[in-house]
Amino acid sequence: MGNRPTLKDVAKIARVSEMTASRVLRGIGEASEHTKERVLNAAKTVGYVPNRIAGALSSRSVNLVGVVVPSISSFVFSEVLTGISEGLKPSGLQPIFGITDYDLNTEATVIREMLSWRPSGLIVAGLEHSEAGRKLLQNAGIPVAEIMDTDGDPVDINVGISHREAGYKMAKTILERGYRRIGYIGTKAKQDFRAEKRLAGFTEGLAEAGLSVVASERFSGGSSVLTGRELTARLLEREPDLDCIYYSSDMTSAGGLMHCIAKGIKVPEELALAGFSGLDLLEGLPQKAATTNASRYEMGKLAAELVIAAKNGTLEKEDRIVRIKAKIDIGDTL
Amino acid sequence: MGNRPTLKDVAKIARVSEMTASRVLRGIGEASEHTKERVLNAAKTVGYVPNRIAGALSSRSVNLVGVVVPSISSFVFSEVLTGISEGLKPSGLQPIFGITDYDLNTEATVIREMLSWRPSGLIVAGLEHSEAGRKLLQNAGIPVAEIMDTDGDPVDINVGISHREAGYKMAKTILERGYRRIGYIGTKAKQDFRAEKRLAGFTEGLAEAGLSVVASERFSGGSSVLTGRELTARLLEREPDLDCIYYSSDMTSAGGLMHCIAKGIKVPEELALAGFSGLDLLEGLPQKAATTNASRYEMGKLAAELVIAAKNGTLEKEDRIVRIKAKIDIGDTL
DNA sequence: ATACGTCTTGTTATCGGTAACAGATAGGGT
DNA sequence: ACCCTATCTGTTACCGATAACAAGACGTAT
Repeated sequence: MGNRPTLKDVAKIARVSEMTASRVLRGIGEASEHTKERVLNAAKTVGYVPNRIAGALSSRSVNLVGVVVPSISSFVFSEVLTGISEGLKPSGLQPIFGITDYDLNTEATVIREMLSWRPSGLIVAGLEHSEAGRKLLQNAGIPVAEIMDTDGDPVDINVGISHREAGYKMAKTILERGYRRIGYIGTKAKQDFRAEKRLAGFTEGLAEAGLSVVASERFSGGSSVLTGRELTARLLEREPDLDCIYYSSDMTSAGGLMHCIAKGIKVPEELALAGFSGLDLLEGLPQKAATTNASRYEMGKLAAELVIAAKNGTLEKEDRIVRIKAKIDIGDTL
Repeated sequence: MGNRPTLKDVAKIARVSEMTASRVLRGIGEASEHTKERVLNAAKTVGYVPNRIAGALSSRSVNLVGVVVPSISSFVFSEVLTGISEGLKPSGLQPIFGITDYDLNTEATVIREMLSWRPSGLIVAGLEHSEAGRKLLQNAGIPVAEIMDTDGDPVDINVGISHREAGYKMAKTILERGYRRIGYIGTKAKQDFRAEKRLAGFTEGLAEAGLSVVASERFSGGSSVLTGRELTARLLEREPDLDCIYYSSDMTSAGGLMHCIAKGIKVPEELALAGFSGLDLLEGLPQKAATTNASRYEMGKLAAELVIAAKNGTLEKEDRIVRIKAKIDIGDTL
């Protein structure tokens, strides 16, 4: 840890007690102009950087909020994180991020890791946890918010959309517009619970009309435009007469659109496309792909605000669960 | 901070000293099977989560590495962060992220904030800092790595590419292929030093052939596909006979390509396009846009490894500066 | 029996701050 | 002159862990 100057050094130079120096540097309590100046000068000359570790231990409070998400190399989460940062700003709390790689055991480890820093709150993506993870959240003793998803049983605060409903609604929308031979492209992994829930809702929606997904392609790894493009090609090869494809993400639906453009397939006349998220990316494409907007930024911001409120004891039980409505954006591809 | 169980509680239940409990839980030193079991059981029953704050203060070591970047809602940085995470993994160090929003004063604040946690190392994007920021880095007393860019005077470790050279080389490549009426689309802000350096190198390359940028469009805010598309439209309206456009990022060059597709402009016959970064996104487009690959993942990973080596005292002075070669990828648009 | 090393466990003194309370100093009212 | 209040500053005791050193227990070589 090196041997950086401590409060003691500053106090000695300023010829005041450590307590006085501490007070001046934190700007609390009274102090004469004279001492203030001496302390600030002393701090400046030695290049004092306070030791938060000692401060936190002593005051038993840490200005951090742990944020646990499956990945950061995805637009989806980076927007949520931006929302969280924004929501925390007024409170002076700092977010610190942990990545689970979509693995529940890793998640439990990361949660433990975060809790070991005694943060003021915790924000976790998703409602599914390992048993150990859930127990940690329940006993955390701080406000815990589960975000993104509302289909399940939250530990404490919950902000998100119903992915099941999002899938269901998209199915209805697609059916309304007359499509009948419908394909699906999504992640292979069960790890992505929210994508699975959308698919379940989607399937249910189709089933009510006596239909089902005609054919599907699954991929492993992250969703990318390229993956979407390749799997669209593969799916159409197998089932050339599909009239609509539902994708688990906007990245892949964008890839589908790219495939259609490259192959001269007319969208939506020959093939309709729909994705999920409401990524900005879609705005720039030659056609705006249909999607369900998940309000990720707002979700993150709200979760942060609720955590702060809970920490201050001003959050009622009934305000702890917020189910945001997912809005379908038809775009030009349905 | 609640009143979570402490080591004392665990020790009391296990009927051993705190020291013994501490040793067992950290898995260091010897302990009889009997005590081990008792301590672990005790820890489990009370749901003990160690207090890193106290541990860090006492041992004067923290398993954190601060990472300071301008933004996370950009693919560029999320890949760097992924590389850093990967590079740190074997050492057991955890990255913690701070965002500067491309503002040098914010950067100084964030650096201070990080240092106040006494991390084992610091990784900062860019070589430009405020005076206060630079001073903090110099006196940090821990390994400091500046990444992304090598055009400047690093404080300690430096891993990156020369953006000036990247721009210069792209200019040469474009000229070689016969383009002469060249436009530029990039961020307005001087805040993005690396983009400015690329433009400077690019301009220099053109100047050597007696040419200059015919027309340019600048945008403020983040680069997005939509921005690229709109500004390409605007630029071509003003200067319809451009034969090539250089973009400050791949997101905007992708937008340019989208514009061309929408308008039926043949790429590269009627208009050539080139961007910067080497984003995966490009892979999925109908044509692969030309770019300079900045090896962001590798850069992050290497920086993390060098920080670890420096921390262990096994990094020689001459190995502290690594200039990665930026490779041009011609793609299908030049 | 004595001494010695090994294994295991305990004691003490911090780490660098902050909360809570205590004391000092100065100005104001009577 | 005296007391009181308001300002300012200092003292003490932690926060929850760990490093460093100390020491007991036990087996064994001498």
